[in-house]
Order: sequence, then C-alpha cells, then structure tokens
Amino acid sequence: MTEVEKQRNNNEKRERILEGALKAFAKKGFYNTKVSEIASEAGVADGTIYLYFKNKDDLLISLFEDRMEWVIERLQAELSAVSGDSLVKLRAFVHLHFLLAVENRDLAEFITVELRQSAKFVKEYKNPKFADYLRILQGLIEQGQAEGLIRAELDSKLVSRAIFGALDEVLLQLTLSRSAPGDVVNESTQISAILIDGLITRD
Amino acid sequence: MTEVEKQRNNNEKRERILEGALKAFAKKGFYNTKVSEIASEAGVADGTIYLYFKNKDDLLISLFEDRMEWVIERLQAELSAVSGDSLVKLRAFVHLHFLLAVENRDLAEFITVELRQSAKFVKEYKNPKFADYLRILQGLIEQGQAEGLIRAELDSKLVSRAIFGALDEVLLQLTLSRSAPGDVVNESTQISAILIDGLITRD
Amino acid sequence: MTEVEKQRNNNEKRERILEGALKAFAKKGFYNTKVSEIASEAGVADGTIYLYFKNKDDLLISLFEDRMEWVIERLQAELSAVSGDSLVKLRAFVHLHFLLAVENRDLAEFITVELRQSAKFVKEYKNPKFADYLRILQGLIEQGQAEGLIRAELDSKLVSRAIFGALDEVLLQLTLSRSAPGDVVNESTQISAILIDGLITRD
Amino acid sequence: MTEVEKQRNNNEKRERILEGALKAFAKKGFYNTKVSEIASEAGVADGTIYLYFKNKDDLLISLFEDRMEWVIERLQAELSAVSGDSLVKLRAFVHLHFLLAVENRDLAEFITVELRQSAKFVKEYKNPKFADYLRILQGLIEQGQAEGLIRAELDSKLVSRAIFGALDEVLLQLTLSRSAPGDVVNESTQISAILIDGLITRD
DNA sequence: CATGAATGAGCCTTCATTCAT
DNA sequence: TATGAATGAAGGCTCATTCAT
Repeated sequence: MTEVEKQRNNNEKRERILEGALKAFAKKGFYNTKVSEIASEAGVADGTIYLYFKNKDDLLISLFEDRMEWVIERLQAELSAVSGDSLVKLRAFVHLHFLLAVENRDLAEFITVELRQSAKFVKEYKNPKFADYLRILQGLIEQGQAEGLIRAELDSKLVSRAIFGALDEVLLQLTLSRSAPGDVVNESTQISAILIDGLITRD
Repeated sequence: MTEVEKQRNNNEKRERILEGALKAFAKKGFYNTKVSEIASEAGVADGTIYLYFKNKDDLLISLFEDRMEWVIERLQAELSAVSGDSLVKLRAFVHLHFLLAVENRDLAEFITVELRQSAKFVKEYKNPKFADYLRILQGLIEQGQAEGLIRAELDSKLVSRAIFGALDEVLLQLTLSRSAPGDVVNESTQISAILIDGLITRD
Repeated sequence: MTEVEKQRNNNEKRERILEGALKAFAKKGFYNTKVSEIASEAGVADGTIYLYFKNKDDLLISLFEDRMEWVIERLQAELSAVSGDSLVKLRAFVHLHFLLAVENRDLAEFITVELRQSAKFVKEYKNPKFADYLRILQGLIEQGQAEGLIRAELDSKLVSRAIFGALDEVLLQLTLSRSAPGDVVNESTQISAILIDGLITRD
Repeated sequence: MTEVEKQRNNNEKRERILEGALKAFAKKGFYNTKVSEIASEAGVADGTIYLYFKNKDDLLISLFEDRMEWVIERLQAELSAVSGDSLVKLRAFVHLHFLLAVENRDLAEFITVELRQSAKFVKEYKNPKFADYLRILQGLIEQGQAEGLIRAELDSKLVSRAIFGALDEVLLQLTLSRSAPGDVVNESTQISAILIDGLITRD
C-alpha cells in the first residue's frame, strides 16, 4: 500500500467512525450511546476509535467540526450560485437549510438535539464552526441592510440568531415526527414569508 | 402534626427536591448531574428522592411538568390582563417569555438546554405541558387570523413553532453569555418587530 | 444501631477490606490483583471499596500505613519490656522482626515484595510509617554508640538500612520457600551473631 | 549482507530492545511501562519486539538473564584478579557490587526494585542467574570457613542472603535518593567493616 | 525480517437505585 | 417517612498482542 493509499484508508476509517457516531447519536443521543455501539456501527473494534479520537467527547466535537464544515461548504457553494438581491439569497438560505436537513436526516437530528448540550457542557468547546454558520446568515442580513432592503435598526446578530432558532425548531419538529420530506417546500416558503414580510396582513 | 401540615410538609420537601434538581440541571445538565448532588442541594438524603419520584427520569419529567404548569399559569394570567387585539397580545407574549426567563434564570437555562433531549430520549414522554405552551401561542396566531390581522394562509402550528424557536434560541444565547438582563426589552421589541412586520424596509 | 455501633461496624468493614487486600496482594501482588478480587475476598461489593478508599492506590497506601502502625506498636511494646543494654535490645529487635513475620505470613509477603515498588512508583508516597520503623532501629544503634557498645565511627543510618536489608532479604527467602516457621529462632540467632559481633567495640 | 552481519544486526536489535526496556523499567517499573514505550525507546516498531521476545514477561526475564550474566562475568573477572584470602575477596565483592551499581545506574534501579516481584509473580521463573550470583557470594563464605577465617557454625546460604540483602537495601536507598556516587567508597567500607568483623573467627 | 494499525479482552471506577434500620 | 451505606451493573478506556502488508 502506498503512502497515498494508506492516508486514504485512514481517512476512510475515520469517516466510518464519524458516520457510525452520527447514526448512533441521532438515534439515541450522545449520553445514551455507548462507544462500543459506535464501533459496532462503524464496523471497527472499540479500541480503534481511540486511534482516531482522544475520547468520546472528542468524537462528538470532531463530528460537529467535520459535518458543519461540510454543511458550510455546500451552503456557500449553493448560495454563490444564487443571483439576486439579499432577500432572494435569504429565501435561498432558508430553503437550503431545510433541504440539507432533509437530505441528511441523521445529521439534522444530531445537530438539532445535541448542539445545545455540547455548547454548554462539553468543556471548553466553543463550537467555532457553528459560529461560522451563523456568520453567513448574519452576513446576508447585513448585506440586506446595506442594500436598503432590510431595516437598518435591527441588530443583525440578534436577527440571525432568531432566524436560526426558527429554522432549527421547525426542523426539530420535522425530524421528531419523521414526517415525509415533501412538505419542506411549503414550510420553507412560509418561514421565508414570515421572516421577510412579517405576520401581518397587508392591504 | 395534622394531616394538612403533613401534606404541606411533604409538598415542601418535594418542592425542595425539584428546586435542587432545577439548580443542578441548569448548571451541569441532566446527564452530568448526580442524584446525590440533587439530594445534597435539596438538603435531603439520596434515598428520600425515591420516595417522591420513581427515578431520575421521572424527576426530570416532573420538573418539566411542574415548572411549565407554573409558567403557563403566569402567562395566562398576565395575558388575560392585556387588552387589545391579537397583535398587542403577541407582543405581550414575546415580552413575557423573555421576562419570565430573566426572572427565573435557572429555569430558562434548564428548559432551553434540556427540553430537546428529554423530548427525544426520555422514553415515552411527550411533554404535554410544553404542548400546552405552544398551543397558547398558536391560539394567539389563530385569533389574529380570525381578526384578519394575521395572514390566513399561514399554518398556525408552523408559525407558533417558528416563533418559539426564535425566542428560545435568542434566550439560549442570552443565558449562555450570562449577559445582563437589561437588554431584554430591546431584544423583545426587535423580535416582535421582525415577527409582526417582517425584515423588509417599508416606505 | 447507635452511633458507636455504626462506627464499629464501619471500622470492621474497612478492616475486612484491608485484610482482603492484604491476602490478595500477598498472593498475587498489587498489579495482578483485581479490585473485584479484593471485594470478593472481603465479602463486600466492588463499589463498597470506594466508600472507604479513594482508589486502588489509596488502598495500597492505607494498607501500608495501617499495618506498619500496628507492627511498630507491637515492636515498641515488646522492646520496652526488654531489659538490658542496647545489644540485648538489638537481638530482641531481630528476633521480633522474624517472629512478627512468621506470625503474620501474609503481611510479611506483602511488605517484602511490595514495599520497594510502592516507594518508587506510587506517586508522591513517601511511606512515613516505614521510615518510623527504620528510625527505631537507628535509635537502637545510636543508643549502643552512646553506651560505648557500638563503634562510634559507623553511620547509624547506613547501618540500620543494612540491617533491615539483611533481615528483609532473609525473610523474603523464608516466605518464598514457605518453609516451616520453626527455623526462625536459628535464623534470628545467626543474623544477630553476625551483626552484633561485627558492631561491638574492641578493647 | 553476510550471515555474520545479519546475526550481528539481529543481536544489535535485540540488545537495543533490552537496553530500551532496562531504561524504561528503571524509570517507571515493569507494570507501568508500556511495550510501545520500550519500542519507542529502542527505536523499533512495537511488533518487532515480538520477533525477539515471546511477550512482555519474557522480555523481563531475558533482561534479568542477560544483565545478570554480564554482571557475573565482570564480577568473576575482577574477583579472580584479586589476590588474598577470602576476607580480602569478600571486601572486594562488596566494593564491586556497589561499583557496578554506580556505573550502571539503570541496571541497579531495575534489579533492586523488580527482582522481588519477578521472582514471585512471573510464573515459573526461578531466576537462575540471580542464584548464580548468590552462589559466588556463598562460595566466598565457604572458602573463608575452609580457611578458618569465617566461623564454621554459620549457615553459608543464610549468610550470603543476609549480605546480599544488606547491600541491596543500601543500594536501593542510594538509587532512590539519587545521591552522588562519591560516597560509594565510604559506604562499601562501612558495610564491609560491619560484615567482616562480625564474621571472622576469634582467637 | 520489520512494521504499526487494528484488535478486543479486561479492569477500574461511577452512580442510580435499594433496603435495613 | 427518612436515612445513607451498600450494591453491582455498566461503560469508557488501555494496552499487550497479532497479522496483513
């Protein structure tokens, strides 16, 4: 096996472990998942996990890092393909958020449920990748304000938090009820409508 | 000791345990909190907890039930004192949500972080009290739609979820950063503004 | 159960664990002994051990402390009953050393084999009780020097070490071969003969 | 590579592993030393160790065998160069014991601490090389008895044990305190003085 | 022969829960 | 009811050993 092949093999094993962890965490939650279950899911021995991750906490953190990075890359790639003003992009963002979640059910379940715990209780972990995600959203808001399309008096940080919260909670419900992914377009449209135009009736 | 005094004594002890659990869960999370820590916080023996609660899961559920019930009562009392149309009430709801959280910091930390886990992993628990809370919000939306103030085409259930999500996420950030409670008015106002009027600039 | 009885009960349990550990360590050595084996030997549950000792290391250290203390007490009691000059006392010391070992076979096996390891590798443990033991011996030497019976030019600390080493090694052989305890008098006498006649001042 | 070179290469690798093990065992003890640490110290892969030794126990035993053999060779070489009666040789033996230890600090630390454990717990290992070492000492005693210089009534086996114990314990203290090797002459002289003057026949 | 990634048996320790008092 | 000492199942992690390359 050449060095290149070895590296690929290693990455494949690491990825298998991450995928096994994702599946297990999504189904039973971090604290209810045994390391041995992850190993079994990944098709490796228990000890092998510790060749790639320092401990169970590190596995959780690495999973966040890795998957959020992937999400952000996809999001930015798709967003950059969207032409239009910031409102158009915001609608696209909302849509993509749901779309990615529906396409990656385990990931969505994992993040909606575990993100908060880990942010608070996994020691010294500040979840920088999640911050990056929020920053993209915040960037869109600020772009809208610069374009004069979004009200300048709003705190862009607060707004991005609120939007993420709305999306996240709706998604949580979606994953909990394990409803068909068909409604996503409807839900995405409605959320965008509320956010952009508000709840009130216009004449 | 009369029967009445006994009952009160029991309720007091039960309440002490719940309060201890709340404090501990808020600080360290459900899974990182030991039953013995709760007992110590409550000033009772470890075994005593099992006279009032079936097990640790039951304690978590009971805490949700009890505190959500209290929240709902306060919310309904305050809301019923608000005169005005549904939009006024919605603004009041948002404001009260934040206010209650700021006044009950531990409770807010507990709910924002533990609600999702418990909903998903504590077996067979559907969190009916939280459903009640959402239903109040949903009721306000539907009232607004009936009054013609809120767009009829919106799914009231979806909307209430989204609103709760927005509030919850902002609150989470607030409690995580342990910022001063002074900004709550500002935050509440901004969130209401977005929800009701939307993000876009009006002329 | 009264407080006094409780205390006694606790001490009994602690003692049972120490005795179980002693037996197990003597037979298989510290590193080859499982905590569960100690528990089983002591007739308690595994977890019970951790109510009385911080961890396995602490159990080892506590065992040293406790048993050495007992040995020192017995030694001092017996020595104080010996009337005669320092050479008589030294002979008594040697004799007692062997006698105690023969009467407490497990203890002897434990100390001869584990003392060195623990002194070196159990972190930050300086084995003060063993130092006390050596100091008694050193005291006898110095008394002999003061009385003019033992050569003044000898380093009392070095001498006490050497004597202890001689006794300890002979004892080790004794316990390893599990020979009958009958020879102890002979061995003790020979060792004393070698030591004493080498120590005395010449005219 | 010729057969001879191969053999030398193998022996060199085997020796490197032994040396690595010695260093590691001296510093952390047998049970606290990982095979991987030995491999790293020796500059070989973990698996390589198992090409030269059956397992970790075998490595320990082989280390004893190898180093004791070397010690015995040196000792005998030096002793055979000593001319004089058995008492002169005994003094030389004591001196050499300390000298070798000071010149091979790791070896001294290793033997003083690990010899007893291994003798007792490494299954079915009787440490023949150590027995050889003792036999040299015993031979000197018996020679002295034959020459009429050492009291005939003493058990030469017991005496050799006692002498070894005295030397070993003093050495242990020396290595534990990591004192300067300068005192060795003094210590050696004192120990010899005690031992010899106690052993000789009186006129 | 040499490598070192992979294995998985094994063990210390924790902690929710029980129960004799 | 209340206690808290005792329990023992369970799980994270280590590390000696193996084996495909």
